[in-house]
Amino acid sequence: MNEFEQQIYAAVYQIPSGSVATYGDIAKLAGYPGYARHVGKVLSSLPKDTQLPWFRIINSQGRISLKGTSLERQMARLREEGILVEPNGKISLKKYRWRELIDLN
DNA sequence: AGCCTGACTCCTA
DNA sequence: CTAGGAGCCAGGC
Repeated sequence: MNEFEQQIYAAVYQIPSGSVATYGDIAKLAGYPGYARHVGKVLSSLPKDTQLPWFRIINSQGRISLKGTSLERQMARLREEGILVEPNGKISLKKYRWRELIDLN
């Protein structure tokens, strides 16, 4: 496990329940601005039983980047936290985007 | 080196 | 709001 992954995990772990963050937010918070695509790469290789709130990560357009059953699973997890997710996977960044720690930097 | 790929992002139409 | 296209960066061939 390299330094990059460590930082990504640490950042994702901080996202509070009930809110979401974009790939770019996580990359930036982890100290690797511009590495949004790599955040997705790391998350795609997480073990199925991970404790990390990977489902709280969505793209900059406020939509879930997964498809098929994976998309269904992520929508379910988010709704369990009270987040409103439209049938097409759209989420209101305006309402749920995690800002707290990001603004502190 | 060159080309392709991807849980991305930004800008333009 | 959707569709392209360029820019992005590391990895695999």
